[in-house]
Order: sequence, then structure tokens, then C-alpha cells
Amino acid sequence: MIFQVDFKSGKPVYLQLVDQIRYAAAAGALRSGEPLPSIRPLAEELRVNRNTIAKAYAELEGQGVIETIPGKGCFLKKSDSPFNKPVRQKLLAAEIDEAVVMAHHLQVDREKFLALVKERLDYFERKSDAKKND
Amino acid sequence: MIFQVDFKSGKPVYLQLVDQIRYAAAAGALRSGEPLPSIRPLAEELRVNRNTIAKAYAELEGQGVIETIPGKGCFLKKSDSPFNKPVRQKLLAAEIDEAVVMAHHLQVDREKFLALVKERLDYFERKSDAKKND
DNA sequence: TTTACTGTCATAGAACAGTATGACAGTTGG
DNA sequence: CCAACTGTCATACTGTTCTATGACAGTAAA
Repeated sequence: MIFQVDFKSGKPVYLQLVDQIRYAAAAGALRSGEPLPSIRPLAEELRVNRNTIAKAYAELEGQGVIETIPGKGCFLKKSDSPFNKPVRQKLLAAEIDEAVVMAHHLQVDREKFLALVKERLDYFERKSDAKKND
Repeated sequence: MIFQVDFKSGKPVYLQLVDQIRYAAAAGALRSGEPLPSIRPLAEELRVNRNTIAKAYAELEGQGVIETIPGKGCFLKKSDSPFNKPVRQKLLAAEIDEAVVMAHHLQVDREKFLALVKERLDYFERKSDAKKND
């Protein structure tokens, strides 16, 4: 797993990492139980402060994506949804609304939008499957 | 059009307004060419500084949602996409990916996800249609 | 136990975001 | 022209966010 940070993007480094790890987990590049790079070496590699990595990991733990075992390290959680069904749906609906509103402003019609959604779903599924069979 | 701000939500007031106006435009509650409330009266009504409203409007202008005519006021733009087709698709794909990744972490499967997307699309279409026929 | 690794916490400083005030410029109608 | 309205800009204050440093605590193996 290779991470990249862009210092001039304006986006906080720790959030860039959070996103990358969430994406990697969703795309299957990181799998359940797999260990994440430990904080200090990764910080050195990315030329970033230890605590910046630590903050990213802490955020991911808060989101229920990873799990940290004191003295051992951080690992990808198996089942990573700490929320119940109605809360899940509400969170997800809000996220989807963002995309729907944007589609409207960009003048992308319903059919084009649905096609794009399916394309993105396929993209993640392909990536995930490819990883399984290696 | 009535706006509401929540001071204890943690979310910046000007961004709350940006979202509300974008949503209102997408849902048809605000229509092309329609004037937005002028800055000072709206600021007074919401008990907010003038510049907070001004910032929200400036942000919306940057996004191509509204248009401001010096000395006259701010108006909803007719066709509000200043981007070309490939850029549009890329922006939208990124937004959709956010939702797809979240769906994965919340363990919402493909079919459920697609159903939810359709439901949200319908929701906005209904709102928009209702407004047209009044 | 010692050493070398894991993550954690308290603290501090720099940069940024959010908001507020006052002075300014364009438009419209009396 | 003048008054009352529109949005704009420069500036400053405040609180928060982001990053960095150093000391600390748990785990594992020699």
C-alpha cells in the first residue's frame, strides 16, 4: 500500500490519508485484519510528523474503519459499521443528495446520472474482485 | 424562500446558506432569474453579519449558481454550469465515489444503494415538479 | 531486564477560517 | 443632484485547525 500526500493541495495531510485509506479499504486494496503501516516509519517516508499520521489513524478509528491494539499496531476492522440501520440510511442519503444536487447544477440528467453511478459501482467491484484473486 | 441558520451546529453559517440555496435551486424552490434576498435585510432577519451573507453569495457566484449585478442585486443563473463535459463528469464521479465508499463501509449492498439513489432522485424530481405546477 | 518496537498524550506555535466594522462604488427613483 | 437602496473591499479580531516536539505507556523478543 503506497500513500501520497500533496502539500500544496490545501487539504490537510491527515485528511488526505483518511480518504486514501477509506478508498483503499472500499476497493479491496486493504483487507480485513491487515495491518496498516506503523506510524513512525510511514511518517518518515512521507516526510510528515508522526502525530499527523497518528491523527489520521485516530480519525479512522473513530469512524470504525480501523482498530488499534496498544503496543501492537493498527489493523483494518472486519465489520466496520458501528451504526444501526436507520442511521446508516440517513448518513448515506445525505451523501447521495450531495451528488444529486451537483448533478442538477451540472445539468446531468437522470439517466446519465444513474449510468455514472453504476459505472462507479462497477469500478470498485472490479478492483475488489481483482484483489481477491491474486 | 425562508432560510434558517443553526448557530450551534458547528457548521459555518455562510456554508449553511450556500447549501440551502443550492438545494433550493436543485429542488426548484428557486427558479432561474429569480432575485435572491438582498444582503442587508437578510442579514438582519437572520441576526447575522452582512458579510456572512455576502460571503455565501460570493461562494455561490464562484460555483456558477448565482449571478450578481452591481448595484442591483443577486439572481439565480439560468444555465449554471461553467464547466465543459469532461470536467463535469470528473467532478461528479468524485462526488459519487464518496457515496460509494461510504456505502461500502456501512455495508450497504449494490442493490440497496441503487434503490436509495433512485429514491433520492425521485424526491428532488417531485419537489421540482410540484413547484412548477403552482 | 533490557532493547526496540508499537501507539498516546500534553503542550505549543503558526496558519487559517469565520465573523465583524467601516468606508466605498454602482443603480434607481424622487 | 440627492437619498436610499444594491453589492464590495480592506481591515481586524477571535477562535479553531493543523502540525510539531517531547515525554510517556504497552508489547514482544533477546
